[in-house]
Amino acid sequence: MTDIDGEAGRTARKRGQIAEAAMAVFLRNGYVGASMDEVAALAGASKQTVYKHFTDKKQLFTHIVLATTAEVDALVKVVAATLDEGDDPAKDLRRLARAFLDALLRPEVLRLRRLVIAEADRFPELGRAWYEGGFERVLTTLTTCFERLAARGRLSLDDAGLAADHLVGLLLWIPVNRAMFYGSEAGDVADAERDRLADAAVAAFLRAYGPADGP
Amino acid sequence: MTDIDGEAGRTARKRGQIAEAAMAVFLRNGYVGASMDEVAALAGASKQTVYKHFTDKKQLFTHIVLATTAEVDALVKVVAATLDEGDDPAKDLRRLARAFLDALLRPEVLRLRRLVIAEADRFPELGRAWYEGGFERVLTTLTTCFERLAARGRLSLDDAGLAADHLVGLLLWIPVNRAMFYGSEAGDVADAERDRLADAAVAAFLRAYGPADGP
DNA sequence: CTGAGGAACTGGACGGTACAGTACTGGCAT
DNA sequence: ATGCCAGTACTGTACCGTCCAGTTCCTCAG
Repeated sequence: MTDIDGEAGRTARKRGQIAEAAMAVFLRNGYVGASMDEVAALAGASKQTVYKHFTDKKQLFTHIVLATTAEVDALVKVVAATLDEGDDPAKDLRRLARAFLDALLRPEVLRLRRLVIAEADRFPELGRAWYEGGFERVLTTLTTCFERLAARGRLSLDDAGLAADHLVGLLLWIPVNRAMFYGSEAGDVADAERDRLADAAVAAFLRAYGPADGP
Repeated sequence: MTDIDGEAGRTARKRGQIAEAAMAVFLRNGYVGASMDEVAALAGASKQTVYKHFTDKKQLFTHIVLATTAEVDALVKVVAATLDEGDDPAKDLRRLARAFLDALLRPEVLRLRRLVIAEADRFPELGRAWYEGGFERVLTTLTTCFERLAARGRLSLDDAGLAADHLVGLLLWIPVNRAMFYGSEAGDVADAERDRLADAAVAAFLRAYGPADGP
């Protein structure tokens, strides 16, 4: 999961090591199952230092999770770049769908997702922040892209937001749910299977929202 | 929810009380957060009796969860009854979609779902069993119904299983995810909103898989 | 370049709490 | 009397958060 904070002086480096270790421990054991001793040990730090940087176990946890929402920016950019440039919506959508699948089925993303869902009652504001900072951000980007495509006559729709919801629903419901309920290793869907899922979802989407061939 | 085991003699009744109490406690606090003392207290039983009926905390948990898969039979029957009788697929599908939403957005179903997802790493076989005993059972029923509808010319599709996946994806991805990430009270979607979601999903589905108006 | 001053860090121990699972005692019904 | 069960005390373990004594690393004047 790369480094969570930037590179800097000693204290910032330690802080980053602690955050990285905490991410690993939380992902592996869940919030309650994670022990601060283990975090400290994995970070190569002492508990004193851990508690100097993060006041609480709760505060450490929320910091870890919220830091990851920055990563969705990459996905947002992929969406915009893929759909605004190309001239063949079917092909572009297939590429986009494949990118979505690859992004969401990464094992650490799945584990993080499971973690946030599991603690949605203990940390309600955290679940909300993750949903809005990740999920909805991608959806609104997709929505504005669809509006532009509709204006160019490449799609026929009244409600671009609804169409965006439907595309991701067609694409992700099955594989993401399988991955949620099966163990964390269930994300390793074969490459060909991902292509099949992406193509099928886009085909159905285009039948529902493709350009009107009119009467 | 209701009672988890059948009615029977005193020992079986106690067993049922313990199971019911355990369900409540696990749903409220999660697996690790649930304490056997609390289960015993809520069941009006002593820990001795609890451990007489269920060897372990783990064993109690898996028993609780697996007992709920029986409930999906009701939903399966609704699917078959709704789709096989009616003569107006659009109307039937809307009713079916609405029934799906109502079933899956019940707060206790959402909590159970969150619980199983959270513990999918600790209890891999449990997640698999729940997915196959609930999720896939409904999907296969829907698939055979779609095959019959296609044979009668009411739908046009090559792959009924794919169409079933797509219908539930269109319908459930957004509301279920919202409910997963927001607190447990997020299931209370307004009635009108549920109708809107159901109608929109069915409309899109029928554009993708409706009877061919063909040449 | 050098070396002192000070901030940050380590390692381990500790109090307090919570909980799984066991054992024991007394009561209630048959 | 006999068998089942409530109530409760107990054991052993795990862990959060704090504290202290000693060490390492960075900084900056000389």
